[in-house]
Amino acid sequence: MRIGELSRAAGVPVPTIKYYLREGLLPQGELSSPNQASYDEAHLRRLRLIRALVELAQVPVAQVKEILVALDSDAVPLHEQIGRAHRALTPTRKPAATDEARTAAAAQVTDLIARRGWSVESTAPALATLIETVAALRTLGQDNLVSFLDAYAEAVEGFTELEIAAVSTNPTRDQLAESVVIGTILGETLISSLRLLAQESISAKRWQQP
Amino acid sequence: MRIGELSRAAGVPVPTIKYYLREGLLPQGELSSPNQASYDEAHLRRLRLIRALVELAQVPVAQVKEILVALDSDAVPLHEQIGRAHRALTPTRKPAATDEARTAAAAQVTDLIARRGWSVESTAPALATLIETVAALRTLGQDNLVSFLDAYAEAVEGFTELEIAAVSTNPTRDQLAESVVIGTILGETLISSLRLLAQESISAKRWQQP
DNA sequence: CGTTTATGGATACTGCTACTATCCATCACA
DNA sequence: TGTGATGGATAGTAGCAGTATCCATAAACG
Repeated sequence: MRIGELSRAAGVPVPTIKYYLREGLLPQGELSSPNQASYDEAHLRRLRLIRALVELAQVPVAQVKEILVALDSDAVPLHEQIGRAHRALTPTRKPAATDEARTAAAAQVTDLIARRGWSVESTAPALATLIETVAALRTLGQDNLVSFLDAYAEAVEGFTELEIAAVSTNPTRDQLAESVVIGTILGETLISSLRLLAQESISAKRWQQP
Repeated sequence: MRIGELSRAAGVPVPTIKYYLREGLLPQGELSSPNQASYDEAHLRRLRLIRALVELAQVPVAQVKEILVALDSDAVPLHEQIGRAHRALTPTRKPAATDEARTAAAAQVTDLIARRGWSVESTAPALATLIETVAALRTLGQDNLVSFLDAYAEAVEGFTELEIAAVSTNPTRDQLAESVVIGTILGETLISSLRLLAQESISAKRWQQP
């Protein structure tokens, strides 16, 4: 497959493919001569994955690269691979909440995690985000939403177990890791769209004059 | 309150506040003289909301503006306000999937919505995103994830009902609308962090050698 | 009362991101 | 043999989210 065919197959302009090659998102094609390379199905798959992450899930290109690097490093254990992808996904954010708000939120979140029996490293980047978000919600006077943390956690745990169980049927380790990552990222897009639709529907029933 | 105090109270640099004023995210302060304005609690609240949306939920400034405009237009019915905020939140995306993939995905999504008895306008932007995402998942060979659509929808419907019920206790219409919007957007950040943590925990239990 | 500091408003500039555009020396195919 | 595509390099672009600078005025302080 030459670059033009790859472009047509994936619906991505040639210059963009070249850009991804430059940035190392897409592995180089096999050179048959100094200016002739051929690409295969793996490239096409990879390119589609990149587009889904960039366009649908709005993941920045630099982060997509980190995620792909994590996916390709099959020397490290699966759990560590997932951890790396998670880290690529969660920007380290500078704390915005006040100290008191954050301390209170941290305590609440720690409680929640203990109640659910989750084992979470205290350095997990998602933990910081969660704490900041809870603090922000309180500061914005939305304590009633915070009171749903347990309900959210329960629901989320439920379908995460499902997902992981389903994904575990993948034959190879590579495919498994890829499925986990795709599931994490596109799953979020899925959930967020569903949430919007559910809201739309419920809000229509409740507040729309007939 | 002068701009410097506002800046200190919210932890946002003065030039940034000026930028938000310019962009119309933050209403002008009350001018007591040509170069002296005073800001009140409402400005502080608004500023905190902006920061939470921009920093925590990563919503682009232009979209935050649309959302705030929707919030402030209390002449329109609540359901319509929510619809506008939703529209501001979901970028109209150009279709990326192939036609067949999208048609199949659309059918599946339509079925799902019918099964759940949701009333969703066919122009809802989240609908397009959902369809594109399902199509992308199939194209990426992740059909097993798509099979959880119903489970996701059920869970999501569950806590959306909870949220709306809780939020309905807000005394005024303005506060109600604001709560819905904050709940929609920061709730997503919340769910996404929880999801990451749940994954981390489950993946540790399942794949980490002891 | 004079001086330092802060303010409102306007304009310009910056750094970053995700591409696009252009060029050129091959190379493949008709 | 010539027409179009390709690989590789370099440069350019549009949009975003602020920053920086300037100025005339106002407030606060000693």
